[in-house]
Amino acid sequence: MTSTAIASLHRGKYRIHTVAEMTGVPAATLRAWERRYGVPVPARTSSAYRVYSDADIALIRRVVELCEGGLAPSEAARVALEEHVPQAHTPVEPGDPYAPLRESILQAIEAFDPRRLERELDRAAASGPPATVAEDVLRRVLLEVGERWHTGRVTVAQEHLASEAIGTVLRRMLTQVQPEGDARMVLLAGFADEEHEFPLQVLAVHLASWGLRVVQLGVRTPPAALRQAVAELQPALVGLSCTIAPAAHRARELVDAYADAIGDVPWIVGGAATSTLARFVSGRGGQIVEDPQPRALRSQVERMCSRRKPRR
Amino acid sequence: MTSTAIASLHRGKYRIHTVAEMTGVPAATLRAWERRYGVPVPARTSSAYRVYSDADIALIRRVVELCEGGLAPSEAARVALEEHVPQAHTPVEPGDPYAPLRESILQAIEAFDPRRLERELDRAAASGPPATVAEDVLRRVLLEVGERWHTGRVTVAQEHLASEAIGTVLRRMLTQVQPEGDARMVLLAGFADEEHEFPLQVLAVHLASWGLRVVQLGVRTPPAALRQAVAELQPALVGLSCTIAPAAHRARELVDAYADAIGDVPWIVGGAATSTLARFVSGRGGQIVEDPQPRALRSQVERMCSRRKPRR
DNA sequence: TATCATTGGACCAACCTTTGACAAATCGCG
DNA sequence: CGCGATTTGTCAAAGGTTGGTCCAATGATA
Repeated sequence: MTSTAIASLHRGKYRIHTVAEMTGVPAATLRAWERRYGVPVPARTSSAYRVYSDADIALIRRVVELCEGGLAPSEAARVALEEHVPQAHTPVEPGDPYAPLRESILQAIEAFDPRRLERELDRAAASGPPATVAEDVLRRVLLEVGERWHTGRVTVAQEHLASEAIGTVLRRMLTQVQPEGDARMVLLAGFADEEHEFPLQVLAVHLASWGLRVVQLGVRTPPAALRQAVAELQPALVGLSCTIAPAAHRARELVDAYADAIGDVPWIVGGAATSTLARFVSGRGGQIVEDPQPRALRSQVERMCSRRKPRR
Repeated sequence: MTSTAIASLHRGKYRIHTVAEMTGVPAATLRAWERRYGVPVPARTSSAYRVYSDADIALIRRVVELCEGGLAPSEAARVALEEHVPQAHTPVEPGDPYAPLRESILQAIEAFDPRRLERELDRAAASGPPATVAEDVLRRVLLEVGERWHTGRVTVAQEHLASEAIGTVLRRMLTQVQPEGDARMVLLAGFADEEHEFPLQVLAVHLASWGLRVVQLGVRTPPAALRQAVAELQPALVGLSCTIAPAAHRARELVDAYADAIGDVPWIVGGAATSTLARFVSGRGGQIVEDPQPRALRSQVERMCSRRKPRR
């Protein structure tokens, strides 16, 4: 009657028996739905009484409707949740807006919950500019996973799971920011002994978001392969990544080989092992990228790219 | 009136009894049709309940219609399948509709043209059902690239380029076909020494397109990690891939370790090295998947998934 | 005090699963 | 026409899953 219409105008606060009456769903069933499917999860008073809002009631009504449409209660709950939840979430305080996002991703990893992990990663990917997300969320999550792995808090299985999921998201993000048309091209490759693909992928997202067309050769690219790629593609820049430092003599050898392969295209080297390589790299005209600050890196890259024109 | 509007809003997820009511076909008959003609093959929940989609129901209705038109059920099923499946049907010859697609991808690789390669791969990804594309285009392109690499016709650089691009497309396709809801789960992992990720990815697309939720642990998953993952996730099936055959004693060791890790969950092993492993695998209750015919594989997988309860 | 809430577990009917079987209907063919 | 062979709808048994409901002990509200 009219009382319900009026009640729906203000923010409703109904107790369970009232809700049962309004929706036709017995109170015991409401509790069971909450326990089993989380639909809905009403607020509580200080003494733990349930307090249903109008949104909660709408959700219940939707579930009832779906059930009448032939869905099993569990499915109906899932569908109704999916319909109602995707309301925009609030971006938070200025300090570190991505901290909660990282935290929930890490929680999903520790809980070994692939479904939740993918959901959180999707949420993260849509939560800001791809380069920022790659840098401030994914990269830092990966660092944290690495640390926790060292201390035994994260297992090999969890690390594999996280790697697969984050690798997929990173690749998707790269294709999303990859510029159209004939942008300047940057060629990315991992050192010959390199196993870690993530530094390369994160770098790729940055470069692409700065308007460079990224061509990935991936990890373990030998110098000869890089030489051919440089010759064929005439990139404006070459990016190398080296995470595990080779022994000194091998390092010099490798850097020389890569420098020869690259010729006179500007090149940068990043990754954890750069300090070992620094001398050799700058000796051959390469630039070390140690600063993980994207801003500094960007101007550096801009300068380098415009220094030379790809001929032909 | 609202009920039809609702039904068209969500993608239907009906249990068998509801479907029987909606179509007038008894549940037992629906199961028989599925068993005998594969029409339809609904998705499954993690507890192996059938979950029919609206498309499934349309298929059933079509079969009923044809039966009423005088066709024998087996014939009706065949016709209805043919009508429904190849929706974006290419009017091409029976031979190999994907040959030109493969050819243009291979040309892009040989021309070392990343842009064109990505364009061709996008075109391929949209040219048919993901599982078919993964199988008949991407897998075969990768095989061909491997062969051409052996004969020197494709260089390491080209191979790297192709791997990166195809890997990205495969991952994207997987996320596109990954089922929602609580489907039965399959855990995929590469052998400890495994380097090749593509067999796993192609298998993943197949399994996902059959309604299984794929969780990728990726290549080089050690037995201990797999053990933890199995314990945590309780998958309905575990898939392993081994492309490079280890030495016999190591092979036996490895297979034993994996079998122990998997426990009593059904498991399959695929990849080029299966012949070496076959004895050990079947000795430990695993199944070898040698036949790259997805049809045979599918029924095999279906049987294995439902053979044992996913409990504890 | 009488009424309503809370939790967690437990119950049980209804539903689902597979396997195997079986009889009626239909078909091919001598 | 009649006789095997195949097709096809239906069912039963044995066992797992789902989901509405109830209970007991306890606390809050009026």
